[in-house]
Amino acid sequence: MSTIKIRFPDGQEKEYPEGVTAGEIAEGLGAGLARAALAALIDGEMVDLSRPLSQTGEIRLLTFDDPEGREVLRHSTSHVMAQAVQHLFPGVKLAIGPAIEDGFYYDFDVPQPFTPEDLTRIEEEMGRIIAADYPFLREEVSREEALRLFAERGEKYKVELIVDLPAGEPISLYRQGDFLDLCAGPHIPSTGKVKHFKLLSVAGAYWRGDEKRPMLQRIYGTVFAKKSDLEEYLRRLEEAKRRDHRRLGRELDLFSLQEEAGPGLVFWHPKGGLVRQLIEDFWRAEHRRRGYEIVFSPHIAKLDLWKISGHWSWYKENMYSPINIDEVEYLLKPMNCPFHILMYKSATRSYRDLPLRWGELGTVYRYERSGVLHGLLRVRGFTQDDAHLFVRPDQLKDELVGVIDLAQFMMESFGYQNYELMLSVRDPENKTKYIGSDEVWEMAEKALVGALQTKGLPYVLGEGEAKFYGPAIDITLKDALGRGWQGPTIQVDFNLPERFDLAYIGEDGQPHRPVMIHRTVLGSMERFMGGLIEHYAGAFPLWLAPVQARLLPITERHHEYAYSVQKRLQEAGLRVEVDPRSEKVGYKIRQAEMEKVPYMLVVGDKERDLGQVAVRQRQQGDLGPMGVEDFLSKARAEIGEKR
RNA sequence: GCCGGCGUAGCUCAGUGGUAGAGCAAUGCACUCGUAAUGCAUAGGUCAAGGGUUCAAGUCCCUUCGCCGGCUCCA
Repeated sequence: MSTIKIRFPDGQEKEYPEGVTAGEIAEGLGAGLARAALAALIDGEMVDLSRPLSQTGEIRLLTFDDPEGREVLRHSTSHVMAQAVQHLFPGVKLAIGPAIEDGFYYDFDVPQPFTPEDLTRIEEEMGRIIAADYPFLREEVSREEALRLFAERGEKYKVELIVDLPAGEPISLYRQGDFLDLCAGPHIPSTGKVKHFKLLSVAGAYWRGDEKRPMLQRIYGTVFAKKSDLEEYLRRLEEAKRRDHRRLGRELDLFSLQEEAGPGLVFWHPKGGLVRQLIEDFWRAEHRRRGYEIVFSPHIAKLDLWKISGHWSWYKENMYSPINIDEVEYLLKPMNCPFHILMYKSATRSYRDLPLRWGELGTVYRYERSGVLHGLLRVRGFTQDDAHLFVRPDQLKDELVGVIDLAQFMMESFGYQNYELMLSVRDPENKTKYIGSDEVWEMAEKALVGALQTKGLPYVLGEGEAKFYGPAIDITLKDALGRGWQGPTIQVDFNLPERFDLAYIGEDGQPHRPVMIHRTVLGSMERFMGGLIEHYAGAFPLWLAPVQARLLPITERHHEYAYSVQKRLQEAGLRVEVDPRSEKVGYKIRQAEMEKVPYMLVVGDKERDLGQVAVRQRQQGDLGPMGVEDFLSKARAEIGEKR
């Protein structure tokens, strides 16, 4: 029998008889690894551990610690779930069951939707399947064979999937026990490898995400290699629930949505309004510092304007019905760009005038389907921190660098240290669905790439992610729990300058077409605040806290002193309250802690006599007594650093 | 919009066809208190809205509205 050489990630090479499986190799390396191994990467291809190796190559054994290994376990668990569902609901039709971030799902066509009690039963049945430790068996079949197998089982979704598989693609099936599924694999060796799983929720989902097709029942679940990891994950879900901005918004009295007014319309209460103002003030100051000019534009405009801009044809389903004013139809604005363009056109622009950077906190209204509304994150009226830059082609790259720099500065000011960038470009397969010549797209993409390189920022390429009018950079923020939030977006636009026939007079005395950059760094005040509330769990840093300090007099005889300290701190610019109620200090502290007031200043006889305050920091506890002026400098330093 | 769940006091929630409840919050009174809840009392409800079944509906049925979890889309 001939031998083959297998190289390991550490560079070591070992000889094995031809036909050895990845699983056998793992066993040879140690029982621990053999137990942890879920699949293998052979020369970059993911395969089952049972796959025999026929030639020399490179191997990497995948465990739950590898992203690929996690994917395999999640995917296999979805098969186990599907098997359980098949046992409990005979006649169920299978759709698809992929691994997703943090878990997996499987879509089923069942006459009756699943109930939460069903999930428990399914989990129990999964437990039996796992205990039976069925091996996952792979087989490859012809297209005809696959079609026959699934057609006779009535699996119409699988049949549709097989029909759509590209010709020449091998068709593989996986079996475990009495369960058979169409699947590319790979899978874990046997169902017994599924250890710590939980089914989380059930929801409707359209077959292939298409609302014209049947509504299926989707069950979401998650699985981990270690019990502690599953528990940690479930804890994180609880923590996310605790931080939910809708809950904190009510508890901290920041904002509300009112049924009487209509869904998706936000009411900013005084405290939330204050935080928003602080953010906006900071935003305006920073923009002015960077050469932006702040503008204002109306909320409605003639329908004709939206026809010229193209919104009436390609954005109509998100716009509200026209309002008739003196026999002329007007539309509520869903975007600010046409207005800034009209302002641009109000004068002849010289190449010397460019770049123009016009920013606006512009409130727009968009129709969103009722089922998608969500707290502050998805609403029908919102204020974008919008800006449009009108630039010469030769200025494009530098301006993009400037925008990225501003975006970075703003994100970091709000405590977002981690973010991911995506360069959204055309779909190379289908260039016809985009406006503008190849030349101009290439110029814009080059400018975007150049800007990213100048900033030294890593990014992923999103092919086909561009809007039809130009490429873009989209930034995803990572919050304190590691969750992603839509952050700044920077779009290059060739379309609108064209449609509105924008021009500037060049050095040559001839008109030239400017390029537009649309950009937002916060997104919208609503969505940004929603994210920020969750990021900080409602405990805003001192510079953003609606109430920065609360004075807690111990008895009525300390009220006079408390008010005098309040006056001093207010004069210094701090937002300070006094809690004069005849309650015990413990009660007042509890209340201030729950309201997430950053500093509690306890004042009694000692403090009054020494001109001090006893400082308690939110979530930290008692910091001891301090002179009033000392506290003030401490607070000022903290505000200055935005921490 | 679609599928499913939910809607009882400001909030969190009990209430299994027979007189609408609790805790917290609010208000009043007493207490004058030293780092996460002082005690007592009072008030607070067209049980989301509308219709139906029934001797009787918070409870069963229908419709509408809203919210929640998803699908799709996006700031």
